[in-house]
Amino acid sequence: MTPPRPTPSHRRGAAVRQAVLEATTELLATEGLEGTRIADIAARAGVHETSVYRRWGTRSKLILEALSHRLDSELPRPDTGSTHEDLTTFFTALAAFLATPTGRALARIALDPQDDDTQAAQLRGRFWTDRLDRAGHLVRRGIERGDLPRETDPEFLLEALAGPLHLRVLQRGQPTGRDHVRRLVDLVLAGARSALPENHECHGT
Amino acid sequence: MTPPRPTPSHRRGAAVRQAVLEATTELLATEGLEGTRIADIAARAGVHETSVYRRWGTRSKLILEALSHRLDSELPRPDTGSTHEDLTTFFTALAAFLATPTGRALARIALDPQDDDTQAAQLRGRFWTDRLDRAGHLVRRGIERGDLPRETDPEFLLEALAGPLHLRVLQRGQPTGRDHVRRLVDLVLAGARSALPENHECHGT
DNA sequence: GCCTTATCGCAAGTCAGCTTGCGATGGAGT
DNA sequence: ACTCCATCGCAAGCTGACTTGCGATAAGGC
Repeated sequence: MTPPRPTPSHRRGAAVRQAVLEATTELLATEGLEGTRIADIAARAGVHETSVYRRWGTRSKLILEALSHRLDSELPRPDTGSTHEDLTTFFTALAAFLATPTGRALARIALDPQDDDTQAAQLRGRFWTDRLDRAGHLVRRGIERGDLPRETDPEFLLEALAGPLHLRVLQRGQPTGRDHVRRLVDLVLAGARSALPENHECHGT
Repeated sequence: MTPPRPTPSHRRGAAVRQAVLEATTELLATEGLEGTRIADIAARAGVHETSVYRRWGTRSKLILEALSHRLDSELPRPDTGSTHEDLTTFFTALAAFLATPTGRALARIALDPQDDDTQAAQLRGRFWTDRLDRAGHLVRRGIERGDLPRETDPEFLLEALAGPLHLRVLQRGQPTGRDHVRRLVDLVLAGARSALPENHECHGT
């Protein structure tokens, strides 16, 4: 199981990659986002600083890659039969994860456009698309089930749910509990349902 | 018009403050957020770098102060008689401003928790509170007018509106047009209205 | 008009992210 | 077993944010 070559004087390729990634997630959890210096990461991984920069380019990209897959394992795939309940569970878990040091680091790195270069932007874009897409399954199932109108735009609806959550976390830095998430899901789902053409008569002007 | 003392060898107090603030907003508009170095700001303001740091402490705080009042002048105070229309107008203007280099810089700086110290956090908190409070007037008027239920939580409703907008801007960096804002307002207001006790029967489980 | 003091200019320096050139080495292919 | 090349370690350096001690000066009080 463990590779036959335990620790050659100089590790190579995938070995370096994994060591750095692990060191990054560990430091992120213990030291927080600003406490995690790449010099420390390199030292803990038993790798030279230069190797880190050559492979990932910037601190943001490294942290984003180190943490992005972690979100997936942290989020549930609820299937309670109720779209409302599924979404509440999913986004409550998201909010809870966002309240952890690791989660906060992820959210901040993923939102922070500190580097404007195209690659980083694509990384962030793909990241959010992937996450939203995962929750998108819940919404699409809700549509098929008849809980939501056929015209419902999953992406739009998910933005309406994820946006306020992130704004809250980034703004106040406080965990957002299940009750709050439930209120949000209440609001958004009720809004999506009444967006049906038939009830479309209440807007002024 | 121009102050009686054109340019003493060393400007002091308010004069320095204003010069730096102006230089900051100008550079922000032309050079963008990352292109705006405090060394350049100081040079353009005809002031020494040290003075900037002594007065504002960090780059973030300076930029936040330089731009925050600008948002106020950029945002309308609509009063069309329709709460829906008022909110659409207000948040469309917000989205439009967020699409400008200056607006993007503001949003990023205000959201970016790159410095965790208490003062900066309070600055950001107060900033968002002030902005939301301004829109809060529209919501409260809507409640008094009977457009919205009495139980409506203005802050919660505004987060539901502002959150998705910010997520979109920060995520894709694309302007969010009036049509999109209108959809959002549709969704959120419809949700807020149907949150009335009387129609409270549609959630699964 | 003088004197005090907060404010400013200036120089020197720290720190962390990031870059570059070069020499060494390990892994893959023959 | 040998060669080749991508990858790594290392040293040196750059940049920009941020700090500090000291001397100079403008602005307000007497």
